[in-house]
Amino acid sequence: MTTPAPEGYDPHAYAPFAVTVDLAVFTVREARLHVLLVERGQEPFRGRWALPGGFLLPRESAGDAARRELAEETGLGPDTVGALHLEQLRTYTDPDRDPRMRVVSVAYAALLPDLPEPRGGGDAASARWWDADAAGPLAFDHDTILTDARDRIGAKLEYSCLATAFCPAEFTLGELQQVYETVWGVELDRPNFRRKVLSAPGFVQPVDGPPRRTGGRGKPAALYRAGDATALHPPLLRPPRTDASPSATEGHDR
Amino acid sequence: MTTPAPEGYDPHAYAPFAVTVDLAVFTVREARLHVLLVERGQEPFRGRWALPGGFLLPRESAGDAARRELAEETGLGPDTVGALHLEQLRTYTDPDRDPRMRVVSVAYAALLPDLPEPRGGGDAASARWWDADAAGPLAFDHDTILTDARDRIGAKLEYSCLATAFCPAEFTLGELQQVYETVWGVELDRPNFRRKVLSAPGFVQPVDGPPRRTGGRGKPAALYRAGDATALHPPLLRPPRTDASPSATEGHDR
DNA sequence: CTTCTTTATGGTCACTCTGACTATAAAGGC
DNA sequence: GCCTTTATAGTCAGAGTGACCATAAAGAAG
Repeated sequence: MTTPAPEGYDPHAYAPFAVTVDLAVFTVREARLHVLLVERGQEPFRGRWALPGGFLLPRESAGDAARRELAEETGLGPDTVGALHLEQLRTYTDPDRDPRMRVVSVAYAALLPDLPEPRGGGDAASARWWDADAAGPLAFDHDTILTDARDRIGAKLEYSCLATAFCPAEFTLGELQQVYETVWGVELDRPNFRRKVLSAPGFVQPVDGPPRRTGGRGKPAALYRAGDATALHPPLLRPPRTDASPSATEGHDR
Repeated sequence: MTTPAPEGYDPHAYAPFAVTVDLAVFTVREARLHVLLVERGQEPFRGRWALPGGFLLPRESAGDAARRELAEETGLGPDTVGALHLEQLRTYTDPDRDPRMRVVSVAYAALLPDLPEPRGGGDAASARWWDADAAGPLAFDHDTILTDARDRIGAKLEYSCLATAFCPAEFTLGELQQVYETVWGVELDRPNFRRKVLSAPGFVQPVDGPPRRTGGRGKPAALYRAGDATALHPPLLRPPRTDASPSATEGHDR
């Protein structure tokens, strides 16, 4: 803002940048973290998989662009997309990250419950859920973005109520625990997890009515829905690494 | 990345964006949080104060641009600027945030020890430290950026070793505590603070040699320097709000 | 129908961490 | 010398946590 722009502020003089959004859309399916990817139909990286995303429209904020792209890729209605949690991760600005031209990309993360296969119109023709561990190598610097997104999501589960975004409207504590175990890649003690979740004010609220059977086996579990809290007090801390546990990367980023 | 760009990838067709960096540079001076601001010498917002920043050069990453601008505004040497911690906050993309043209801005936060008044060359002619509570209203959306930056810094002090970035190379635990108290706007119990800092591995390491007097009064304090850890285990949690405590805004953002 | 397995739920107990507090040491001001 | 100020050491009760054990309620197997 300090560098003087030229008289008349010709955008083309100081604006040789394209701006895109890239989306890391996650879900938990069959106890595995999955991410939504699209297959590129053109160069560069033709045939490689990439995070969904696209260019900002001239009078559109990055958040709006992210919601628009998400609706296009998933086929979800505007109401659904408008309500869900979109988190801006960070912005990637390496001059060589796109071989065509100078592109800076604002990355977002989104969390969805397990949905049927995405079959929206438009760009979503080649969209697919991938096991997050089996994804890659991706186009552009999307491997980096994906790793950063996983780190951030894992960290956010500790001190926010974000985990419920992976669950349907009504869920059992077992399903919620599965989210934590899948994202963190650890096993948690069930009674302790239960105690902490129920003692955190506003995290979940019980649903009255008869319990539901999850898969048929075992005692039916009580149903809960997401509470109105957004932060988690006290936080649900990840167990410290035991060295031999599998993980994507190191590095705290909350 | 999905939206097809036109043949030849003409940047001017899909790239009507200017990209800037804005810096929230903080220091703790006389028990108050201070932020580095520059006075605008031209429209829009002529005469208003703003966060330092500027346009990205054609082959420059946002991080490099932030370091370049920081060096220009503070007059610090490239070695100093290259070593210090620059944290990307988030990117601001509201279409109307700059009345001249479409500008997206990548915001960074930087933490400095208390330095003499900035008197660098170039743009820094009008740079000044401001009490962060007394700053504003600022140009553009910089009030928002400043608030977001303060929130993020406050949150990061909890689980990272970032606080030492506010201190000179050698510091006393009292000075470190002052950083926490100033950023959080609370008073902390001295023995408890001491116990936690010393029990966190790698946070600080003692300096051998004679103790230093801080201001002359009281018993001389032992000197420490920053340890090699980057994350703080266990975290140093902020005391819960007592309602009547002063604060900029709500909202967790770690 | 009985038994086994599976999942949900309730509870105990020792250990750690925390906040609040008291006490002592070492400097300067008067 | 005495007071004030700051640093440092230690105590103690309560909260939170991890590692358990126990019981309830379902389906599966015999």
